[in-house]
Amino acid sequence: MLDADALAATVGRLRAAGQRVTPQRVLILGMFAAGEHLTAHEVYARVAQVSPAVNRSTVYRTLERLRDLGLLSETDLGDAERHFELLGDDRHHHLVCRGCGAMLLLGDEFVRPLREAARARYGFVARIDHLALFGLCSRCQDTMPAPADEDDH
Amino acid sequence: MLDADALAATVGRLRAAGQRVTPQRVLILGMFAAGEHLTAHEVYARVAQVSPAVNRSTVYRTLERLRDLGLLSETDLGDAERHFELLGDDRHHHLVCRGCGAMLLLGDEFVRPLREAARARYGFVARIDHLALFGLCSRCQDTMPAPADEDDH
DNA sequence: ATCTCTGCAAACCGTTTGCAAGGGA
DNA sequence: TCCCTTGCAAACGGTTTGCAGAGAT
Repeated sequence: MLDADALAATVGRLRAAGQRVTPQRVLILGMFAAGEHLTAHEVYARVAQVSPAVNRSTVYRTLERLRDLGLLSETDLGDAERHFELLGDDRHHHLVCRGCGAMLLLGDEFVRPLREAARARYGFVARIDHLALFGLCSRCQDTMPAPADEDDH
Repeated sequence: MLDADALAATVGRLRAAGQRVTPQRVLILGMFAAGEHLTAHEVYARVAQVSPAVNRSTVYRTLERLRDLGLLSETDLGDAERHFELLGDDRHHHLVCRGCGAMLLLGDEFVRPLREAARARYGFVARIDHLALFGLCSRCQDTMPAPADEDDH
């Protein structure tokens, strides 16, 4: 769970954006501990434990809204679900192994040039908040012959 | 449609990878014109026009297989569908505007350092074949000043 | 008082599954 | 012959929809 100070700050950002501060929204934001990814499904499940009256649609709609406002990041991790994370000042990204599912960390310093290129070239403001890049980790390159072998020839 | 030579070459890569060359697979590959994105749904629809007997599952299974073999790229373009594209030697990527849906082109030279960092740091072989980065194009930045705006959509 | 936000419940729809028959190599 | 691939058809499951009423400001 998000601690009280961090929650208050985030709620402040909500209000500052001209959004209504409803109990549902505060509850949903409160589910996020810093650095933890949650799927929409997981958020709904956790919220339901505390307050069963909160509806599924509200959770989905709120997550999307919070993402658009820049309070959450949304990431496609390769499964069919939507992953959300609290968006602080520390950006990080992931390398996702298609062989074993392992997730490795990739610092934002590698991604920053991309953001800058997009802006320089097109004036495009890229929201690269939490990138997921797919491939094969060092261990699975040996285990899974097909793709790697072809590329090496 | 893919021209005959390009199709033959791609089929050759299929065979070289030790995969069976079935009429369905050739048909599916043939649907891709160079540089064109197709969703799984679209591929199925086009295949069905030519050969209605080909099953939906076959299309989905084949696309996934071709992707794993490195013949196709798969990209999440922000809608809930899977987008595929023929994978030649020319890698390119996209900036997708969340405001108007515009897609801008981003050359692979900006992405290459990422691939190299992943390999150097973790020995991870990143398959960054066709990246989609989200954000706001120059025009939409004015139309919707992101975190301060209180509209809906 | 205004107008956003929420609850409701069914529907959506792209995708996946298990298994037996088919057919490349 | 071997066993990889396909067809079949139902089901899956995360997400979305439209609308009326509740509630934040």
